[in-house]
Amino acid sequence: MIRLSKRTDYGLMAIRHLAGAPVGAFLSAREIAAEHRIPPALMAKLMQKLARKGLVASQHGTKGGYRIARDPSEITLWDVIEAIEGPLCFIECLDPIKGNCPQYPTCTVQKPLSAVQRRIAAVLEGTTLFDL
Amino acid sequence: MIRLSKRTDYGLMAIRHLAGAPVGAFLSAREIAAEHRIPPALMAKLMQKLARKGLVASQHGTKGGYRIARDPSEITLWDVIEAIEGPLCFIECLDPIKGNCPQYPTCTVQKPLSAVQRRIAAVLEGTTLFDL
DNA sequence: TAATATGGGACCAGCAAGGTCCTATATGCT
DNA sequence: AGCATATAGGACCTTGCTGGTCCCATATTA
Repeated sequence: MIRLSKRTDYGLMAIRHLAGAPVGAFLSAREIAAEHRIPPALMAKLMQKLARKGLVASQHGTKGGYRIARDPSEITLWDVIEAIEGPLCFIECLDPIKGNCPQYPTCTVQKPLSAVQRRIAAVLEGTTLFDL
Repeated sequence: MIRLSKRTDYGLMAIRHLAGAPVGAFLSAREIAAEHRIPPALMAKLMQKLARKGLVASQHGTKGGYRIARDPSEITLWDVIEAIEGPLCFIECLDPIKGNCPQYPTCTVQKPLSAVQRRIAAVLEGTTLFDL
């Protein structure tokens, strides 16, 4: 299925929320979750993923939370997807992790589909948080 | 996850195989499956879906099977995906079947993402079997 | 030192994807 | 007529991922 996971959807809402917050201010995962009716525990997990990829900066302790780490025009849709869902592989053949697909010797669609994948990736990389 | 299902992948191999077969000839699902090392029972199911959408024509009985129903340049990647996976919805919000998402009132990403969906759909509709 | 924040692992239920099996029906061949 | 072989289609099973929760460690502030 070609669909963004709910996790990614939530992540986009959150990071977009941070993009609209006062500069420098930290917002807690709980606050963001409440604002968008997202399960708080899940939101916390997603923020961690975004933080690990350097899309948002985090701060421990009371008054802590998250704030955006780059300019919204420097964060692409692709960045968020990759941070939450991992690298995109349009077909399993192109997945470097799980290799050896049984159809490989006679696979006639692999190469053209990888071209399609590049075109879709270009769309996602061309869409920044600013565009939302 | 943004990935074509294996079913769709198989379907593409099959219909591309039919596109290269002698005009008018029927190939059985079992033949196609053997050629590409695809489970025969599964291949049969996928061919049924392609047939129901009118992408391939079917013939019962001995010497029966499937053949392509249109010119390869008239069959898009999108056609095959839709035939096998059903209509594409980039995010759940845009799915007409399962409506009422709890984030709806405060959802800030729905509209821009539907634009992204359109752009991706355009890529898939712009890629025909001929291009493979 | 209590309260509150993130970091991160373990865990769970539900569902869809991948795949099999069985039966009914249509067609060609002997 | 009757058998072999093809599609049509429903029921079913298993496995892995998705969405989501819980718990504990660590960091920071009041």
